[in-house]
Amino acid sequence: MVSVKDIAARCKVSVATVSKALNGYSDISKEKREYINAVAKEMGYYPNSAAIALKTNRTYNIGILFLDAAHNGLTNEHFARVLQGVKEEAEARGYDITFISNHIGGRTMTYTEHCHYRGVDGVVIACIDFDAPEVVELVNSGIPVVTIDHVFHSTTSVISDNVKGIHDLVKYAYDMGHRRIAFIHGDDSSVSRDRLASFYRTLDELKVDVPEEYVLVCPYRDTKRAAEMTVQLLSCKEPPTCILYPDDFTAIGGINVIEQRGLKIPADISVMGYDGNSYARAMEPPLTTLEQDSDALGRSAAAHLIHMIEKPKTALVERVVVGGKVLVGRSVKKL
Amino acid sequence: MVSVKDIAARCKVSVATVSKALNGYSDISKEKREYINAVAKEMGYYPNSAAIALKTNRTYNIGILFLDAAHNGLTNEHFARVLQGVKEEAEARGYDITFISNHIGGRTMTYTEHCHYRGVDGVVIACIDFDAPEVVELVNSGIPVVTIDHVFHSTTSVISDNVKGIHDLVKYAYDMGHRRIAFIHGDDSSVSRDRLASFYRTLDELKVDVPEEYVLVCPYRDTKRAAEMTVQLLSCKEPPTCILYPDDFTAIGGINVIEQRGLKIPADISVMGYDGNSYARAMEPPLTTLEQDSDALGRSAAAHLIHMIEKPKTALVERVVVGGKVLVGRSVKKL
DNA sequence: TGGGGATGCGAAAACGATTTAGCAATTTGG
DNA sequence: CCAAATTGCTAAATCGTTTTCGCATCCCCA
Repeated sequence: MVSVKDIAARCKVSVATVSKALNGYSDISKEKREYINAVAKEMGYYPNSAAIALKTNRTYNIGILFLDAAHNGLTNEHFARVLQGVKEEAEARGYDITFISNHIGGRTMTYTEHCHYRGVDGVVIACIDFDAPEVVELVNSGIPVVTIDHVFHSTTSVISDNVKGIHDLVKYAYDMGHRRIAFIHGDDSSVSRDRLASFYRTLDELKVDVPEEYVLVCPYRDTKRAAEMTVQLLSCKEPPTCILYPDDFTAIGGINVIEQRGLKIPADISVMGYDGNSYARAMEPPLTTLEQDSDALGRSAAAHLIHMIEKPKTALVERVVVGGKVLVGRSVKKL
Repeated sequence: MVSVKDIAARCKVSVATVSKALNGYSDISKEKREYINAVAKEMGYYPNSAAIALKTNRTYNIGILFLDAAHNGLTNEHFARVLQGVKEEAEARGYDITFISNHIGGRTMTYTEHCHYRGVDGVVIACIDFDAPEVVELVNSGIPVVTIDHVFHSTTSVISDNVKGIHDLVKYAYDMGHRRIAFIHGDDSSVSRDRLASFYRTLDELKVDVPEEYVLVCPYRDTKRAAEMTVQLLSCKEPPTCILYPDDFTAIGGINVIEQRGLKIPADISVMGYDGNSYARAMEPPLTTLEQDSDALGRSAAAHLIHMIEKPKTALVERVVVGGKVLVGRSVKKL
């Protein structure tokens, strides 16, 4: 590998001069600067990131904290897109990304320790148990952090507009004539809480009554439980005309059991999902769902994080809200 | 951050001694070694990876080269699982992973340059155009490389057993009584070629004739094209009784158009997918498909790469084949 | 002509670790 | 009991950069 020393020798100047020329300092004459840069290019010079990191304490590397193995965050399309967004934005701004875990080799280390060890300039946290003490420790560690879909009071967060999302979805069903709308919501998290509250509030504003039996809970992506909940809804004295699922995937579970009972979607009952996954578009009938702008979520998180890193003085703690939109399929019937 | 220097000061020994104690060298007395390690732990010492990398030329970081943005490799469930496998195995062995791209910040750099810049110890290449000159350059760069699902003669590769996969799937259909089996295969790649050859060979062995019109091509994950191809198959003079799709996702496109025509799956026609994605299990009827052991693919790639890194002398160029298995759904009828 | 700014460049320290070579003290062996 | 071998430790160089400070040189103007 060619180093500044090699360039210095070839150009017959000092390494200091080379370094300054390469970094565009002003106390090097224009000619020398251009000459050195040309030679560097010709010699195929690339800086050694470890040396730079050691000297400057900046790695141009940002950590990404995603849910681990068992709960396979990566295979969830929404989060995969979020990650993709983070990656693209980071790369566009000159940063690489590295996964942060809580074990490396034999030893376990906390997320914070891992971040210090790798010297990441900042971390994006998503798709994880935000209440875990290790996560809290990281958030309070002084390392720049941006959280996705969870709000800590001390750090910038980028959140999908769950309130508006559910509102729009419910409003859509309402506008299609539905009054008996059920909501199977996801398990406990701030996202779920927002969605649930928005569900109640929207229907309240619309002066629509919500029987208690219309609101059920089901873990995300659990088609089996979703099927059970659907059965429960279908056997209500007054079954809903429209069911809203926690995500597109659970909707499949519901749809299956509905069709199994000889009911047609949307003729006999309407369903809606959440996320806007690719199979929601591909299935028949296409699922009406809320398309989250997952990519924007990731991009925005990366952009804000990098801003915090590069201009800490001007960075405020922000709540960035990213909107989604109703993706109209054919799973909701006009009443 | 606490450094070896701090520990040395506290223990009243030299930094060399601390370093050796920490790394378990034998020329430090047992007592001193233990004492130093205890102090290090108490002081919350973690090594500075940049310093180590600079000095030793080892980063304990492996690069991962995945398809870029537009073709969103990450949102493909199979590849997401592969990535997850790489990540887990790497972390278990003490390595972090970093994405490699061909642009960082404003400047573009080749994959090889990016790898040198970050100093990764090795690279896993997957889900990419293996014929691109930049990829070839990387493979020949001297950096340890393992490819997934593509064979270069000079490097170790881990491949999913596409030959056996298609064989098993076709054999399954055959055993279910099917003789008119169509195959819509993916677009050009070594994976597609293997699968196609295996399709022909298997039916040849089974003494089943394959009309030319039964073999069509469709890009992976393109439901629209899959639907068109399906229509084409249905309008054959002697339509197939079973259609094998390039992947689970395209199968959805086919299934839709089949049902749209009033045909029932599997009563009127049977279909099979490939991959074993989560929605293949969730849909109704569950799709019969070949479940690739995507996780094992990733783990194995990481394991072999790390072996090459740590014991280059003993590492041979290998072809590692990872098997899959037929995931029996209810989309194939017994004839 | 000479003092005071610019301007352009280089010497050297520093970042945090590893590693080589060597020195003292201790043990061993003849 | 002395030379040789072993043991336990340290000084110092080194990896590839950045950055501070100082030193010339040159220009300008009085």
